Amino acid sequence: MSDQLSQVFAALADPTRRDMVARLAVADATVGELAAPYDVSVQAVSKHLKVLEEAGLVTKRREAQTRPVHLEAEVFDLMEKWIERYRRQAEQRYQRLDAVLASMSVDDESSTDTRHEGTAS
Amino acid sequence: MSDQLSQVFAALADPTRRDMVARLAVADATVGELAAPYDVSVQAVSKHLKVLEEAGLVTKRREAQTRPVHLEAEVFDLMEKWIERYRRQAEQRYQRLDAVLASMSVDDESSTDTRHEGTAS
DNA sequence: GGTCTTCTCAACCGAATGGTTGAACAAGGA
DNA sequence: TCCTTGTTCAACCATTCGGTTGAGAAGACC
Repeated sequence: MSDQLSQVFAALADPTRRDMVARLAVADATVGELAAPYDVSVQAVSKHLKVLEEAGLVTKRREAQTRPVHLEAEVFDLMEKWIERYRRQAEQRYQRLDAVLASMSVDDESSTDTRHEGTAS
Repeated sequence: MSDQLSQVFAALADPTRRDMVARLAVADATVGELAAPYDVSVQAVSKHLKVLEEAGLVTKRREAQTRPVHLEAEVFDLMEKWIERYRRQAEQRYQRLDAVLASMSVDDESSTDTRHEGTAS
């Protein structure tokens, strides 16, 4: 997989990990604190954190025996940029389509070579 | 998994699927057209499309023997809402922290009970 | 030095994922 | 009707994933 965007999306595809991110948005928390609400082992939570960490979504620092986890919100930008780019493209398509429909009575049928936009849902 | 947000994130965690979404943002395309650029079987692409479809990211209509695929960009909102919510929370945390730091000379050390914000990376 | 706490590593397990091939189905063209 | 094209379904395979348990590593506390 390797590329960061894939890792970030994959990391957030798990509800437990999303919940951890949600809680980390409020405040940093240690691995133990993060694990508390879930009824899985601390090791499982540690694995989840590793996934989040490798995706660049969180960092850990060390503080005595504990490892407080910190949310790195900048990574969100990566996703938002990707999403916005294609959302915008899709929206422009609609606007173009609207313009075309407005400027002609729908009667022409094919041979425009761009095809399948005409009946798009 | 079942919840849509998880399905959407999981669907976009795959580079091939993201690429298909990118292409569908430009124009609808049939399964065969979508499969062409990749050196995997058409069946594999069909599976990818099923994942995107179950996540609500695309729909297929039927047109003769072909199944033109259409991007449903509204689903992006779901992700963006989630991302924005927690990004905003995280940002507010920084602002709060900045305010606190501004209003006092950093000398106090603990006992504030909110902990681990002080040394956060 | 022992011991308790916090966390990670390693090995294992079952289920899901991404790929394959082969067969079927559906619709247009000979 | 038969054939070809476009797509999906079914079975299989290797890898990854999310979970487990057990054993260690690293600090604090006695």
